[in-house]
Amino acid sequence: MINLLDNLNEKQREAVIKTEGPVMAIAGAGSGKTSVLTTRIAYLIFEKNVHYENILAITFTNKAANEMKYRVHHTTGINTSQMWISTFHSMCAKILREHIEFLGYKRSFQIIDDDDVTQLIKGILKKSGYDVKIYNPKVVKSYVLKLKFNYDLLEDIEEPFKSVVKSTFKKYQDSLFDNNLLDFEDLLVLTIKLLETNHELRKFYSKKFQYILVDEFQDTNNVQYKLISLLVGEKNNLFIVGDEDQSIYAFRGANIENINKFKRDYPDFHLVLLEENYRSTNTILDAANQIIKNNSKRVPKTLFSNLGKGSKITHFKGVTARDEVEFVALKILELIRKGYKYNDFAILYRANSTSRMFEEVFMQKQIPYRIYGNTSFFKRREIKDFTAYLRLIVNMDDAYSFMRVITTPKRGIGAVTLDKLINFAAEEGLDLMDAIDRASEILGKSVCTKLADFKNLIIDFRIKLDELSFNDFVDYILNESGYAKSLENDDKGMVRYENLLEFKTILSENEQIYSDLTKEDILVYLLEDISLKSEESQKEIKDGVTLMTLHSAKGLEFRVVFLVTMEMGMFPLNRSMQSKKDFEEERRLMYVGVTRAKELLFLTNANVRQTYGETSQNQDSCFIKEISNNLLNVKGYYEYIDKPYKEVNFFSNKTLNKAKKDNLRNYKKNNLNKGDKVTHTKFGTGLVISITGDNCIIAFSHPYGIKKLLKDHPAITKN
DNA sequence: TGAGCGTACGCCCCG
DNA sequence: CGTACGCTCA
Repeated sequence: MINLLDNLNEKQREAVIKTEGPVMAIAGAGSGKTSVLTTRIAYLIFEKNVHYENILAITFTNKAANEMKYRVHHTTGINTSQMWISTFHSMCAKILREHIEFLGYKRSFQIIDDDDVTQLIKGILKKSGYDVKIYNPKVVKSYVLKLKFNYDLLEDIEEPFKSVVKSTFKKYQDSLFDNNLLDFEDLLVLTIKLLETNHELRKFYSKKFQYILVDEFQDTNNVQYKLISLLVGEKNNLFIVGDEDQSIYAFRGANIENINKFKRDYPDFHLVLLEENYRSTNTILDAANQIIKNNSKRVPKTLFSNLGKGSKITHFKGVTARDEVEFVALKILELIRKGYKYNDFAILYRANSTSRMFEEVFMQKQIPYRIYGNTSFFKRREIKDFTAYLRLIVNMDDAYSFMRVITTPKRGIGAVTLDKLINFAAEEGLDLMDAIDRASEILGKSVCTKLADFKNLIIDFRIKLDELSFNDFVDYILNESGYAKSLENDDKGMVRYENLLEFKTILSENEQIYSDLTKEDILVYLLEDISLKSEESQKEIKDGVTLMTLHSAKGLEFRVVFLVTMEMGMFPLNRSMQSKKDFEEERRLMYVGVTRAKELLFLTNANVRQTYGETSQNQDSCFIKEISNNLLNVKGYYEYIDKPYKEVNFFSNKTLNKAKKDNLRNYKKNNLNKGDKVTHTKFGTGLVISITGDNCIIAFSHPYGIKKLLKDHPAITKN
């Protein structure tokens, strides 16, 4: 066998062979952390004769888990589908699927996503008679979810929200339990509950997982930390890898303090520092270092590599957002001619919605691409409709799916009928399906028939699940439910139907993979997969430009990276600029983005862009200014801004004229002075407190308060 | 009951 | 600019 350690440097080797006891590896960006993790797993198996079933590796994203599985398989030849290499959430799902009956749930529980949670909470609020305009379901949801991790936080909420949240929390929990549903928080919380209340089980798992590895440790939250503590056995063979500079998930509860907690809880830990970077040129690393050093409260760390200086970083500023996108597209085509592959490129943005502009232009220019994120296959309406059918078939208690399915497609059963049915079911202590049998006690004859027809339809589907092949089963549901027919009147119907056929393929694939399970179990596993991997794109493109958020780019690397929409308000986001904590997280996000690039890095933005259908003008992102000029090559807007237009050859006259008009429109002078009273289209009346450069500070009345704005912004008018 | 239309509102990142 | 929701009318 080839020596596993041959390709590692001294520090990396140390991180691999120190297999016993707690180990903390601080791994800078690009320091070969994934190699260390995979080699360590291989080393445990081959050198320490540890059985692969006794290893647990936890990653943060599905993508990272897949990558690790692939690499472990590559180095060890082991069939990694049997190994516990997974995200926290899928690990929990796996444990709960086996043992959740101990907590009173049924094994066929279904996992719901964030949108479902919002809908459920909204429904509860409405039913309780709360005005959802005042008690925004999303706000209530965020409180409710926080309470799941720590109920004491209820005391921090102020009235009248406090009582609303309190009652909604209770009702929400009950409704999840009654419907046999779990949200993402439940996956963690219930696993902890299971391990804490069932000592046999805890003993079993902590004995089973003799070696635990946790990737991206800086992004774990308190609950995940607790979960790890419960699983770690007596020998404390816990290996964690992290980098505080890449902590970008505080918004969902990640707690950097966990690093200190680890130091306290495992005082005899061994520390390894991985600082040498194997990814990027020194120009890129210098820029990254210059940016991140502006953050307070960090252990100073400087990345270096021996990959040479490399090319300068390009800052391109377009006149409009369209120009920005065109530049990226043309630059990609230019580099393709020089021998780069589409796979070498990544376009990274702060918000998923940015992808649309790129999609348009890439389609037009026939640049192959793949988008990771939001508009994922499994979040499409038709797919959610169809999975609701499947969920109801395996889990008839699921009132949530029931409500979706019974009105999709419309079958003459409306809100009034359903309200009556729900109330009746609640009064009589029945579930909805049983309530249908007694519906004649409260409802007219014709609706009762419709309800009974619906119930029979679902029961029939349940029977057909065992009788038909999955392929036929899908067709059967689509036709018999009337869903296929309802698509005929939908102008996107064709696309939706094709998406559903795609789904058919996925089902058939699973039929082969899990051939030893019952059809029902296959369906349960499949639905679980869908909930946990909702971010996965539907089809793989062999060679294509990657479009993704900065968040999902963590852990990945590309030869050429474009960081786009580099403007104040876009990145860093407006909302983050209120608090230092949030702002520094944005900076870490920038650091993550920059360090994804191996050879070439482009920072792009535009002078004007459309947001919410309005033209807005933002300054360059402050993060660009944190990079010293000698590393930057500035192109676009700044080059020609003072020159006659004919000298500019990059832009078409059309875009230029439009931009010119936009510019003129934007450049109307408000002529503000300190002490002026103004009216803002959004914030109402205010008083100008001060003026500095292009900006001014205006005090608006409650709830807007003091804002820093562009003094000539069209939204402002002098009174 | 539900199709069709007009209005309001959105503010982000993930499993 | 989009979409989601609510209101009106058939």
